Amino acid sequence: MDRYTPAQIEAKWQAEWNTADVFKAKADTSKPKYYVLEMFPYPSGNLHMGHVRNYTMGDVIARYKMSTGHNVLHPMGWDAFGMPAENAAMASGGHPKDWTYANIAHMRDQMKPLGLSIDWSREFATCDPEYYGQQQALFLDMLASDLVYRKNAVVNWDPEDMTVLANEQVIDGKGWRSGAEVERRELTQWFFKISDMAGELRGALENLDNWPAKVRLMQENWIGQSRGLQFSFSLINGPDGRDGIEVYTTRPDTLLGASFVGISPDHPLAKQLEEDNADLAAFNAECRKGSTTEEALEKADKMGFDTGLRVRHPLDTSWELPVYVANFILMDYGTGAIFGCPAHDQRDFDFATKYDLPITPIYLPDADSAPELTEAYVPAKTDVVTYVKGFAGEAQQTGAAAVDAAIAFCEGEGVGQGKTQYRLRDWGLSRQRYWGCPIPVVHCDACGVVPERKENLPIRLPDDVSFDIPGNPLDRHPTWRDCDCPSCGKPAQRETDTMDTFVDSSWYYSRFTSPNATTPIDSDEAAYWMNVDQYIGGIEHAILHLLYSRFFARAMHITGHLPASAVEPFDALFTQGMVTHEIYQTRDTKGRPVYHLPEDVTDGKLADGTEVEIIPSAKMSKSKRNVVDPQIIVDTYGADTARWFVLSDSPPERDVEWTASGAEAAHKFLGRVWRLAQDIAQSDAPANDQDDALLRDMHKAIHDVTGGVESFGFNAAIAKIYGFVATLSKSKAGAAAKQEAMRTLAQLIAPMTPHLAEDIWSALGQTGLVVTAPWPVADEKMLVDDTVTLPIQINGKRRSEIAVPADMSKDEIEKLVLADNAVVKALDGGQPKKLIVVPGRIVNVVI
RNA sequence: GCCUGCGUGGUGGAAUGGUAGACACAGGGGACUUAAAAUCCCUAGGCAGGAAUGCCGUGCCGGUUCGAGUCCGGCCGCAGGUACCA
Repeated sequence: MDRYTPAQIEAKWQAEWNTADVFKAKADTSKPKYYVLEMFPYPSGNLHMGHVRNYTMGDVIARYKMSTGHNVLHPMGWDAFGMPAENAAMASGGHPKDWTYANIAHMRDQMKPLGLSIDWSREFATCDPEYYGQQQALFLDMLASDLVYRKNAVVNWDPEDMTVLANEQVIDGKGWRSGAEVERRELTQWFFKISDMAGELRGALENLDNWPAKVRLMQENWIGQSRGLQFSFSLINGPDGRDGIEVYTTRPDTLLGASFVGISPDHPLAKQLEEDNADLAAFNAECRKGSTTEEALEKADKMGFDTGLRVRHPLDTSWELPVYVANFILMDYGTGAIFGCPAHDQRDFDFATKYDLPITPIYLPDADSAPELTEAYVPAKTDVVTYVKGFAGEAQQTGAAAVDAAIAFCEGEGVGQGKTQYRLRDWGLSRQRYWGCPIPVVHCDACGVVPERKENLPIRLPDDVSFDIPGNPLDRHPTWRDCDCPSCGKPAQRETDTMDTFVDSSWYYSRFTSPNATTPIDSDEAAYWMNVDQYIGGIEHAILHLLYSRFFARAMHITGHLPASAVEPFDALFTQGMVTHEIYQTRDTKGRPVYHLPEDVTDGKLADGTEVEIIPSAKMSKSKRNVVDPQIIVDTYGADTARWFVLSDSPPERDVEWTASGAEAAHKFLGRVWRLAQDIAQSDAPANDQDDALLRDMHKAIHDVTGGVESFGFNAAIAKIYGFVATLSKSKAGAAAKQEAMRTLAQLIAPMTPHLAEDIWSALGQTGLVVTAPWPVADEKMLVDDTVTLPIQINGKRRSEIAVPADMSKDEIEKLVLADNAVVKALDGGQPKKLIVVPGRIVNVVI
């Protein structure tokens, strides 16, 4: 008999799809549109299994929607700017542009054999001048609409290489190349005003019904709304020009428990004081060591410096408090100054203990309990506590009620005012790097910061650059930087910072609707195709990329590029898991780990017989060598096997473990289906009494697989297909029924294994392509069973079961249950305490 | 540190609060074959038992419920994010 030969089948059907141009998307108002998008890849050089899984999931949705009468847009592009290209240039010469475009070419070649339903005519890379030129136009429009501004912000500074480092380039507080201790240094940088939209971005999460709840929650917490009091402590002995310190607190109810005021080392007052206080200058310098990450700041030892300044308590002006500079207070949040209440905040408690400051309890669990001062008492804000030093509201109230009362009281006394504050900070977009979108502004001695003229866009990156010394080559380029001021025409300098690559990925989804437009977006195309109906990508993008995209869509609406209906660009979101693999490890003579590629390991041994240590399920990474090259899998088993495997076994939102035996099994199964189709195509068995049972199973399969695909239960859909194939291959039904079942099966597997499906479809004599055939519809009448089996529990444990007609009444079921042998025996002549009958589900007899 | 998830057989996993372990892998047994490969069939959570069956069992501790893998509280472990990796 013939064999299943994916290499031939897949090439053949891909050619057919190309000829018919079935994946080309064109606006067509006669059909409902459906826009499927997977997060576009970074062109690292090689496609990996995570990509295969991500794009296969999107492909299943795209193909399914095509078959249900939708006009589908399913594009692909490249998130092509970023650090790795510069690192490659530094490591091995060459140019980031050449490295990037070569990687794109290679990855496109790896992707095409997968048979994805992508409209390749819309492909672009974010490093194409046609793309980033439009991004520069967007930037200028945002600048004109007051959505962009400049301010100082801290970066990781490597004092030896004299360059700015990314957070991942700081290892244990030291520069990755120089090993020098990193410092936080301030630079003037460009910012998007995302924090102005914090309330809007937070509130609108509520309507994103088709987003995972966890992603919405993560964004909600990230934006972080709080209600508090902003007020001022008056300075008793402040330096010239300073008579108070503005603080923000979310716990004004603890104001009478204040024991110190703390300011950030970057607070203007701290900077002013350090000018003539060498000890404070040294302290601040110590605080500025290390990286800028929140994690590093939070985990750093808590340090304070007594400035000697004193402030008056606003509710009791005879009460004085000391002012400390403390490294755990961030200048970016609130006012950069706080008051400490040690009794009810563990960090303040530790600080007060260390510097011997008073600890005054404000509230207690109940009136009688003596305060224990071994740690801060921090109940939930919703718990009722007893205030012993409150000043507003009831003696017994929740923290939340006391905060509201305290704000009202203080406002009445003229002490500060209530304020809603967000954790979200403005989005710093300046990067001191070459391989990114140039920020289209010019610095002129006479005119200041001047936007480029739109007719001069794109401001292209120069090609003649080198990466032999650290730093941004644009900064030291002999001519690129020099230009004429767009305003006055005198000699001026270009901005040499480029944009954060998150900018590139914050609007690409809308550019796909009109990838060749000479404006950022063609409004007719955007009006037709937006929003993305289904967005698919990794959970690692839950906050930054998705939040920035939501901001950008709003900014693009404000600047007239997107309709109001597109401010939430992603109607539905799905976050998929990673592809993992075992790690094979041996040790060298010094005991250091040595990693081995999966293809070099057989039965836990290397070719020379050395046993390897197996470390289970880790994310595939080059350094651990636990990678499986999709190309090898496609060459060995075919694309359909790779697609089938990454969809089976694990639920899509969870990680999937790649195993060689699993891939082998997927391939065997597809071969079995192919052979079964050949058999059935040639069968001429007459119709018989088995036909009805087979067709009932077929309709159940249609129902279950459809439900699985629609709910992203691809693994569940595949389990049903396994079951249906087993039924079909054992069935004694006639040829006509079997052929109908097989035809339906071809349609059900078409989204997952499209080449195999086409081959079976044509083997069964169908004309046309399965990819354009309408999705089968289950006949409801064929889904209903006449009898159901009810398990009988006795005291919650399964002890027996009965088969009853599906429509039997509760009363009749109860009678049958009480007559059941196991129940009679357990009752031993007595009466049940309770009898619970859940129709169609279960019976529980409580004795 | 903080935010968000996840934790079920030897393995990947299934299970609208309702029969825990579907489906698959690896394993064991068998058929076909001179033999092997390929293919097909059977078996399979643990413990006890010849079997029927019984007991235990979804990271750990406790709670709600007629009934908890699922809901609630506390802990442990792992993963993602933590604003310049993408």
